[in-house]
Amino acid sequence: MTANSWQAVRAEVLRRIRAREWPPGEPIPHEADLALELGCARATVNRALREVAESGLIERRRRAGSRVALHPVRKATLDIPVIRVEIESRGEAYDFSLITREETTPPPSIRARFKAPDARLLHVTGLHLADGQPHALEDRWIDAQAVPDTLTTDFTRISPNEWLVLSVPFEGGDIAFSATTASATEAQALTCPEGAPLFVTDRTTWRGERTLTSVRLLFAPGYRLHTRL
Amino acid sequence: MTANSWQAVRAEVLRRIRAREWPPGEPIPHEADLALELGCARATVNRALREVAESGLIERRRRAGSRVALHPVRKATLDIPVIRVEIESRGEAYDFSLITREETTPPPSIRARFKAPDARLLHVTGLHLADGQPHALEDRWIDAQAVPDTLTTDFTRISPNEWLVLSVPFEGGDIAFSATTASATEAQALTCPEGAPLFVTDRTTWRGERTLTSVRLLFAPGYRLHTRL
DNA sequence: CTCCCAAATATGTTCATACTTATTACCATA
DNA sequence: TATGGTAATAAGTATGAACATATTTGGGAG
Repeated sequence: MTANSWQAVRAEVLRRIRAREWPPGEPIPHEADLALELGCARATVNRALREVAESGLIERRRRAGSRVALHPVRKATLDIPVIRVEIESRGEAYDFSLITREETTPPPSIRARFKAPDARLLHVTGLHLADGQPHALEDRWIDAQAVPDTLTTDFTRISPNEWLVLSVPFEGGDIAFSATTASATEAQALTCPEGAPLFVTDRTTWRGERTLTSVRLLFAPGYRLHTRL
Repeated sequence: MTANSWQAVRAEVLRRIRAREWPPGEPIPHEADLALELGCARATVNRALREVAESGLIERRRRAGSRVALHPVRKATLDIPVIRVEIESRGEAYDFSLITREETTPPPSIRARFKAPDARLLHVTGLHLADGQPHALEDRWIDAQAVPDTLTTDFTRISPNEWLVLSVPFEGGDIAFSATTASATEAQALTCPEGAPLFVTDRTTWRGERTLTSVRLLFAPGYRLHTRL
């Protein structure tokens, strides 16, 4: 970060944007000009501007040049760790308790997430505990044909959450966050009042054309997902 | 993306990780060796590995080399647009309705977020509408000393959300997502039943040592925050 | 045997240069 | 006046070489 590091260039660019020396919507100087002005190589300016663009503050297009974003869409990065790691990193004891495990016909809403109509689905539910307290209720469906060893794995020893992350390479996924209220059975599992507000994450991961697994996590009341920008 | 682009190198690295040619926890070849093997410059390998590391799949340390992450902490990127833009990009008509606006003494929980004890805080609440339907209830506090023109801006013409993004440069912020249930007044504003589950985002943004604004957004039932990984 | 310092080393960064590619602007043609 | 092709341009990428920096390793001093 001494004189002409890319971080220094980025800092200077951010300063000019914040100071309105480069107002929103206006084009900024070309990479080559900036390199000349700041006394560094164009590659260094490129690296810096690329980072700024990734944060959403400037927009870049070939030939057209770079301009300060008019409506900056801020990008926040969420860390999505394995639940056991998340709990243990807070210094709490982790435990998992399997509730149900059955190979069964899924409701249409679940079925729709698995494009393969022949998929044999395993349904697993369980509770993640932190220091003995309920932390999250996991409700998961796994495509047993797409995921080897699904039917022979003992989920009382390892949570499906962790087992899948360790043993099944995936290519991508969708995540959605929402809110719901605890049903009677959910309230009992999470030891909270019926109707309590619960934070929900729904995640579906796939490899190639095949959906591997789809999971709903209900977090105990008070859970907050936190990040910075 | 032809032969030896950094994207091609990244694809090959991802393939080897997924195929378990490079198992979790194991070190991977050095940049120089990979460059030689794949027939490209070390800088190209560096670029590719840096991207893979940013996604959380490998861990890199100087002198120690790179290794496949044992517990990959997946990184998901959230887009946080101005609410008006979010709604209009879905093709819906946006409107904002100011509910209250007063300079008043904040409760201690809010006060704690503004480090400056002398801060004069403006409290603004309003409703964001999509196609006439309630979308989100905004409850915001603004430090009038840190943010110029706070007291003279007409928030019936522009929402504080958008005004702040456009006119106040900030350096960073905290965001937390959680769930709550609608109180009586919240239910009335959002035209939903009392006790309905609401998705909440709490955001505090700052510049230097000064907290600029702190906002709580209550989204109408059914709202989902969506991303991919 | 333990502790600390120095050498070795892998990643991190900068640079000049050259080439690639998307996009715009301009001009000629219909 | 439209339209389509083409040249100009700015970002994107690749490369080899050099230097910077964080860690580890190993050896020497105590």
